[in-house]
Amino acid sequence: MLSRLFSEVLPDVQRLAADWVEDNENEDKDKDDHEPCHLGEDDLDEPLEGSSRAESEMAGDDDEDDDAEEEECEDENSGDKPKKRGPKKRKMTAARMERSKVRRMKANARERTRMHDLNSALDNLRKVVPCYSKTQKLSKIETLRLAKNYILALGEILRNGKRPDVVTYVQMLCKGLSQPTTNLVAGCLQLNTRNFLTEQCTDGARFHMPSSPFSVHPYSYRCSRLSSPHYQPGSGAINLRSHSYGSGYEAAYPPGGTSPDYSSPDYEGQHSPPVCLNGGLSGRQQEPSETDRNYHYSMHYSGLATSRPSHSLPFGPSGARSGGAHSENIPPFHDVHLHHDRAPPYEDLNAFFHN
DNA sequence: TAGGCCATCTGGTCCT
DNA sequence: AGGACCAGATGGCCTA
Repeated sequence: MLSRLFSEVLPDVQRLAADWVEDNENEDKDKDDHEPCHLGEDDLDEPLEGSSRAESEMAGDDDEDDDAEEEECEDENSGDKPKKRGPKKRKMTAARMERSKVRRMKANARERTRMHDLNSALDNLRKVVPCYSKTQKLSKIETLRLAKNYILALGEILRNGKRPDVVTYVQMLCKGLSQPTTNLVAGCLQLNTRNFLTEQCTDGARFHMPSSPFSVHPYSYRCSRLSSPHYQPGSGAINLRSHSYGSGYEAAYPPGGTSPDYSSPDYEGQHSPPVCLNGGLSGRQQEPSETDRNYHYSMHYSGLATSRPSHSLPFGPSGARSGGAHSENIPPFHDVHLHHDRAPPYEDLNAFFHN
C-alpha cells in the first residue's frame, strides 16, 4: 500500500518540486543580482518563501558547489562579527530547498498513510465495540472510550462469573461517554435513555456493580420487561433504578476488593445517568418513534432485537461462527460484524450466556 | 455562528 | 540519514 501510495505521490512530488525549482531559480537570479552573497545564519531566521529554519536544518545533504559558496560567504562575514560556534547553518540553495521540499512532501505522505492506517484500525475497533453503524460512526475519542468500557465490562463479567444486568451492562458501556454517544449505544442495545435525565444523578452517579444475579437477562429481557412489575404500560419504560439499584450494592465490592473503582479519577468522564429500559422493542405495536428509528444500529446485543430468544450472543456474532441461527430481524450489524474471529474469552462469554 | 470533529501539514524528538 | 511517532496549528465540514 505504501509503495502504491508513493508511486502515486512521487510523480506529483517531483512535478511540484520541478515547478518550485523553476520558480525559485528565477527568484534566485533576481536575488543574486542584488545580493552577491547569500544570507547568513541569522538571516535564515527570516523565513524564505516556502521554507523554514527546520527545513534549512534538515537539508544537510549538500553538494560541493554549496560548500564552496558557503565558504565564500564566511570569508566575507568574518570581518566584523565574531565567528559563531556550532554547526554551520548552510544557506538554502535552490537545490537544497528542492531536496528539502521533496523530503517534506514524502514525510507528509508518510504521515497521511500513518494516519490512514490509524483510522483503519479505529474503524476495525468501531466494528467490535457493541455499537456499530456504517452511517453514523462513533467519533474517535468515543470509540476509544467505548472500547475501554467494553473491556472493563467484559472483565467484570469474567471476574464475577455472573450475568450482568442489561442495564448495568449499558451503564458500564456508557460510562464517560457523551450524551449523544450514550444515546447511540443505548439505542444500539434497544434501550432508551429518554428518562435518563429525569432520573439523573440522585445518588451522586456513583457506579455500582450489582452483587447478585439480575432478573433481566439480555436475551429474555424483553419478556422480562413485559412481565416486570416495573414495566409501566404506556410509558414504555422500566425504571431501572428501582429495578436494579437497591441499597447495598456498594457492599458488593468491599474496600480492597478486585473490582475496578469506577468512580476513581482514572475512570474518566462523567457518569452515565441511570438507565430506563425502553418499551420500543420488537414487540411494540405502535410506530417507532423518531428516536427509535434513528437507533436502528447494528449491535452485538442482537438478542435484544429479536422477538424470540436468540442464540446470537450479546458480546459478538460467534453465533454465525458456530452455526447459530440468525434471525432476519437482526440488524445489518451482522453483515459487518460476522467476519471477526473471537478470542477464547468471547467463547467463554458466549457459552456463559448460552447457559 | 460557535463548537465539535476531522484531515492535513509541520517541526521536533527518538530510534535504527 | 531517514523513518516513526507525536503534538500543535490550521482550515474545512457539519450541526445545533
